[in-house]
Amino acid sequence: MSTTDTQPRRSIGAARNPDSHAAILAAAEEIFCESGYAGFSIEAVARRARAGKPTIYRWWPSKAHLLLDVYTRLKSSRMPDPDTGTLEGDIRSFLTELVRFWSGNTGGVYKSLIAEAQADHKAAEALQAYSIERTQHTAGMFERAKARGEMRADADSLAASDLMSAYAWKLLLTDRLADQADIIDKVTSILVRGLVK
Amino acid sequence: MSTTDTQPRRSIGAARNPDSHAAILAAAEEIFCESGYAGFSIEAVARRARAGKPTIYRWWPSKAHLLLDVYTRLKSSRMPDPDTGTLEGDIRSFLTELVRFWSGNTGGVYKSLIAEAQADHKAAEALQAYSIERTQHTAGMFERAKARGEMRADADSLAASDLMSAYAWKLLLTDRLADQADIIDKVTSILVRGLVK
Amino acid sequence: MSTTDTQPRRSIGAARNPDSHAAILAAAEEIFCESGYAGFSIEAVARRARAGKPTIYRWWPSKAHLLLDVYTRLKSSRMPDPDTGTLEGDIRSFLTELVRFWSGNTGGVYKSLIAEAQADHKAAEALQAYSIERTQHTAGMFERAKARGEMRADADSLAASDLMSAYAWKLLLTDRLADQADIIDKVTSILVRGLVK
Amino acid sequence: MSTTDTQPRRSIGAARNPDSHAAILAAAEEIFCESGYAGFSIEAVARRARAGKPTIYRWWPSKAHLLLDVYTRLKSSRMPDPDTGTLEGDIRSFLTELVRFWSGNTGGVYKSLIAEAQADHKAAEALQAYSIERTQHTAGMFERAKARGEMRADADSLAASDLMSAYAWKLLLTDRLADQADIIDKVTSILVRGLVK
DNA sequence: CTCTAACCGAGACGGTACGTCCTGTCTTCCA
DNA sequence: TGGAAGACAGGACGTACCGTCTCGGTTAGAG
Repeated sequence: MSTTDTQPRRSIGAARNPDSHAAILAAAEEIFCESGYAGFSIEAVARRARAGKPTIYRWWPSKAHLLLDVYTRLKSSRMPDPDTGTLEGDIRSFLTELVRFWSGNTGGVYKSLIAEAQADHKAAEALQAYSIERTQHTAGMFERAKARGEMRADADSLAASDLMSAYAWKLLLTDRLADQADIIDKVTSILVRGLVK
Repeated sequence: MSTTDTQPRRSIGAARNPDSHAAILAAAEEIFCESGYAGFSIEAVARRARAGKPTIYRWWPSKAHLLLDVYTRLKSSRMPDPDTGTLEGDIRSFLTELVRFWSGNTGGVYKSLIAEAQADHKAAEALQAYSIERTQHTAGMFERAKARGEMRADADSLAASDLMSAYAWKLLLTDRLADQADIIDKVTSILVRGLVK
Repeated sequence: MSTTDTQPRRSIGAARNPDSHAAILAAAEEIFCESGYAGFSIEAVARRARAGKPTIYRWWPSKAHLLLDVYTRLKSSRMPDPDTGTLEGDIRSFLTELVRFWSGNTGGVYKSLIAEAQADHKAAEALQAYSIERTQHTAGMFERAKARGEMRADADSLAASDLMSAYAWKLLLTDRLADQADIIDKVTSILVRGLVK
Repeated sequence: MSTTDTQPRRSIGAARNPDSHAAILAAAEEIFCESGYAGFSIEAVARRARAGKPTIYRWWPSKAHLLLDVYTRLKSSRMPDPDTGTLEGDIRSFLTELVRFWSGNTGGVYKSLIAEAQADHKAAEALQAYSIERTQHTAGMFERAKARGEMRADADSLAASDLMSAYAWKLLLTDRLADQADIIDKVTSILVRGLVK
């Protein structure tokens, strides 16, 4: 469903209309890319998507849920999950790719999600659940390093994953995603030395 | 100036009224403690402080600036700046104290500041300036370790400071400030090993 | 069909389901008695009657038609049509009984019908048709008085009927149905003197 | 302040802006004349008047109050208050003039007011107060007839005024304002005979 | 005895309007 | 001139209904 379509969609009956669902997500993404978080309102999304506000509220209980959906939709270009064979390569690759991944609109959406979570309790829960899932997944990178015998067995993979992503968060939240090759190197160096045998 | 005062303050003439300034900050802090970021609006602060909205806008160009003022005001209980004599002690102490420092309302204010910065460009600048200043200050902790010969000379103090505080930010932003002694230990361990000779 | 029934009614095939019809009218009446015109919506009636909205729209093209049905249903306790033998007795009896008849929920329904007719053209037609029929019927009261030789032959029965019921309408629409015995006497007196030989 | 002005009005400070007040009333009247009660929403008035909704709600607590203001504003062409020297002339003139007065948009506004009063309690109070005041004022017409010795002393002036205006209400509410000269004559005749000595 | 047409409940849909809250600007009046 | 006060245009919020539509299922009656 193109958002440039000026003909209103009709209901398809008592079942959820996938066209509406798609149009709303597309409109949300477009508005975000054009106007950022400041211009991102349910009202504006509804207008752009030619959808009724209640239709949005029916399926996304809060702005944060809609943002989260937009974010996961943007992840079609996959999240970094490197496996270079060395811990140092994995960490550097993870940070570099995540920074690149966030450098487009994706980062803005994620930032807004974090911001939204500070005001809205529901958003906080959704973000926390997502964040935990990601941290656990990324911990696999460190588990592989342990299996290779490269990483200390007594170093906590979850803590390492958490720490590494924390640094990415801070770069994102303080608008320092651009030109960070050198500082990523330095942080990678600290992390690697902190984790290897 | 008590906020329970029912007599309106009058202008004291062609000079800034320090009573108004204090009343506004006090009201802002109170509202934040009672209702959090969600209830924190210029309107509400003005109402509580018995001040006119233009008076607030005159002295604080944005909500973020007011938040920042509230935050620095809360820092009368000083920020952590440990000097235990060992790198491990310093790092553990820094994280522990920062977590404790943020556990009250202070953390909420700082979170909101970070959130606000994602939507408001002015807030972003203010936060970034503050954050850089803090990171540089905390880097001194690592410089002392280098001076003691405990830390590698080729490890970047700013990067270390940035990484450490990034972890604290993430704990704050994902509501995990409570009961983090064990995970702080694990992260401290990684950092220390990553930095020592 | 009780509205407390928790089992949904199914279609009975290619014919109108009288159970649904009855349930909708019952629900409409209940809602009106409980919440008045303000709470009276097609949505609410459908919910209460466990009916689909299209079922209601199929049989009652507008809210006014439903209201009119509810009203005529409430008229099982018959409308006043006195025949006391004297014009004065008839008029006083008509007004008194109509006021009493309207004093329950019936009056509220009729008021709402009049109100609805001001916004909705279809409602206006339905009300006008009903009103004309009633006025003509009541005119019979005056025709009987003429036949008795009590009323002037040149006084218009329809006009008299219209004027008398107009007064009842105004009492209804200005919430003055209660305790109107004295003012009804005064009006009756004017009307009688205006009509007798 | 012309409503065709496309430049937004600015606030004139801490005092009520008479331009806004006038623009809102003008817009309300225009919308009513164009679209009738059905299209008359606070939203539409605000849009047309280039006013914020809160500005309207600040000064008119309900739609009915706004309607009442529009109505009284339309009364610049004065309400009928005949003094022809005879009771019959006064009554006929009152009804005829009121019907003519209501034949434009004014009648529509008053109808809507009556309708609104059936749903909204506040509207009901406002209408009742207005209606009582009008009835009392019109009763003066009958008092003059009594003073002339034309009308029975024991006929109640208020009841007469109430009855007469009730008939006008019914004509209004049943859309029978046009071409009512003959029926007005008949009703006038009944009323006159009912009131004279 | 099958097929079809109309009915039923349910509920999603695009919309409109509601009444409230807040934003940032502006003006008036007081000290 | 600074400050309290508060009106202003504007816009987003989340909710309630509107009237329309489709769905899946049911049954009566037409062929």
